[in-house]
Amino acid sequence: MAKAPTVEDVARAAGVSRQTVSNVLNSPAIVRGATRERVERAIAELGYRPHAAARRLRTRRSSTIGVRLDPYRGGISGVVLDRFVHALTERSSERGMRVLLYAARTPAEEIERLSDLVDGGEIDAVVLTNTFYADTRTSWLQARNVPFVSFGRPWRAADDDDEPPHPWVDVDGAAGTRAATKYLLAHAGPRIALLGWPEGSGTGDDRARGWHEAMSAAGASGPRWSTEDSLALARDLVGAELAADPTIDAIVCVADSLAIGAHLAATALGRPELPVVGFDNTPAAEALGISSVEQLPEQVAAGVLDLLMGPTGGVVLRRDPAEDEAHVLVEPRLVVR
Amino acid sequence: MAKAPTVEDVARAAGVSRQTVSNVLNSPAIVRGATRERVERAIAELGYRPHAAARRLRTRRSSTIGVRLDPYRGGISGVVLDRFVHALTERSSERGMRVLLYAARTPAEEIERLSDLVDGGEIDAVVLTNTFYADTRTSWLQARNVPFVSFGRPWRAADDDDEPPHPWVDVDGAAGTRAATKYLLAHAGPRIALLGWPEGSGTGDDRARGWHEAMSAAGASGPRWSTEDSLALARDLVGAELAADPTIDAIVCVADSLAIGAHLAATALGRPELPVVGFDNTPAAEALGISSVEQLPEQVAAGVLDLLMGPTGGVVLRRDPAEDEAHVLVEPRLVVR
DNA sequence: TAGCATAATTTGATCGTTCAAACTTTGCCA
DNA sequence: TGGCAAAGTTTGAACGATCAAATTATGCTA
Repeated sequence: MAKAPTVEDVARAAGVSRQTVSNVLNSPAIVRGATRERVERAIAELGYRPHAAARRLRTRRSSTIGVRLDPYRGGISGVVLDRFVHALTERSSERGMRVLLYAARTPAEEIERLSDLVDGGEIDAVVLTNTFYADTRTSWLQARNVPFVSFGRPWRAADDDDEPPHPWVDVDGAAGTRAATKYLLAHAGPRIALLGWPEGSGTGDDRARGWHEAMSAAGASGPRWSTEDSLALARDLVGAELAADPTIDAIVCVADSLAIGAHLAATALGRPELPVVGFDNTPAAEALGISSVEQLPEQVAAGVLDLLMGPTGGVVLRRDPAEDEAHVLVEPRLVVR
Repeated sequence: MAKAPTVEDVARAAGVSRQTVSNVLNSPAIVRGATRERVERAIAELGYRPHAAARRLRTRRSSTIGVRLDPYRGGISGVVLDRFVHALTERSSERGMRVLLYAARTPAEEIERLSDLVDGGEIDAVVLTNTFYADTRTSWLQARNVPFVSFGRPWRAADDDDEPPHPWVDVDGAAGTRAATKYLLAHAGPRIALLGWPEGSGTGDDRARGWHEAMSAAGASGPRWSTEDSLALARDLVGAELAADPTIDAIVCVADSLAIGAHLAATALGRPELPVVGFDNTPAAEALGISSVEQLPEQVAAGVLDLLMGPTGGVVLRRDPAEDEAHVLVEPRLVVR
């Protein structure tokens, strides 16, 4: 296998200097048309590709985004994150970026990993998933001035000054359940129940709010049930409630796991056609023919890159971290089945 | 933010030369104990971390493994791959390796991506998933002498000389269904059906074989049904077959999607307790309380790294590609619910 | 066509590490 | 204690790209 050609080889072949070859690659606009074509021909003939490590060393940029792969927890909704990572990878490569994975079991271990990756110049930016209240990772990243965006809002009290803001992208959960509720009001009937998680989770409360708003706006009302995120618990709960109150016309759920439980309960009670809407549009819901709110991970990925790199650039931007409340809120889409 | 320290800084602080610092990091055995400790102290005090790009440039190794993220196809079984990628990331970092993702929609596009990554020195090795018959990617990688391992056997005719062998890791599907069948023979009864895919898929036939072997060995018999990989089709098929032949004691399925369909059909016929075993142990099966054969992606990941790097090394090995039939066959585990 | 501003191109230095070879110290034996 | 091999350490060069500054070519105006 012959040695890979370098800029030097291309330059010689095209009768120009190293730097001109570099310019053709990085700022073609400043090279004269005729010269550029000659260089491009030489590049193609030699099959030249820039050596990433050399470029990184000189520019001090790795053009790489670090993403933590969360430990597999089981459960149905992991798919959303996987689709997000996939979309991020695709869109990153369009922008000349790469996605590097890392694994960590605890926040402390994650910070250790990030130290290695950041100090070693392996990544220019980080995408955090599953952020939580008083997250040590966000403050660490801000202190180190590492560009990052989180997938998920910082759910914090309005009067909380301890947690400085940071850029984030999230899906508008309330909009999703609002759309689901409106659809059911129009097609199923006025008695629509909400099946949610116990109050206190930012995401769950947000999704519940969408149902509540849509119901109020329509002058309708329905019960609000809650349970932990478990198909079996949801099945039992909905079974009991439906048996006690057969007037329910439809159920909006804050997660597909709950929706599947609700659907099975309804089926067991002889009402397999009872409309149920879930959240996340997981393969399981799809396979069972249950409607669901789709998170559109592709748009989340696009939003993340916009925040990190601006609407068009190919380089990670370094902004003033102190006052960055930039964010993107993606409108989810109702998938009716 | 102060400039990151370099080997030079560490060397000065410890009163030794650059190279000695480098040796402490890369071959500590050849450095005298006292010197080593002094250098290690300096490293810790300065918080030094080697700059990955400089190292890569000099050593011409990226210590990075490329993994393609397959396009999201929907369907229930994607989880296995995701768990595999996660396990690979964890184990790689234990060996000083990183995992870089790339996306591609077609084999041709994938080869284009790989060209960039390999020629650019971004990856030292590749893990292929979803290999298929006459896969252009494997021959391309072999021609370029790029180390790689596939997750999944090359299912080829025994007399096929066109396809040179390559290292692979796979799960022993037959062993999985064999275990499931034996378990059901012992706990449910002798009439065990197999629900498989149409003949011709390597994976599906392999799994069906396990059932067949276990049944023959026990002198038992049962029908073999096939359908495409669809929950709804499986439900309809099993519903009809069970109604026609109520003597069935249990069903072994080659995928969780089919198992869920079978379970729902049984439930609808008033036999919710009919034992059904799936394959892949997906969250959906878990949530529904369906037994399943677990692929153990962690062991697959370990096998992949062993093949790429040997049982202990920290460097990707470059073997003779012409005669490499090395492989690892992982024994899956039956999860009873 | 001379003069000059601007565009286009080239040259030398540099990023941080490891390799290869030269050099110095250590420890052992006669 | 001198000699010498082995162990330990240092030095100069190189990996392949881009930056910054210097140089040369081009085109326009008077």
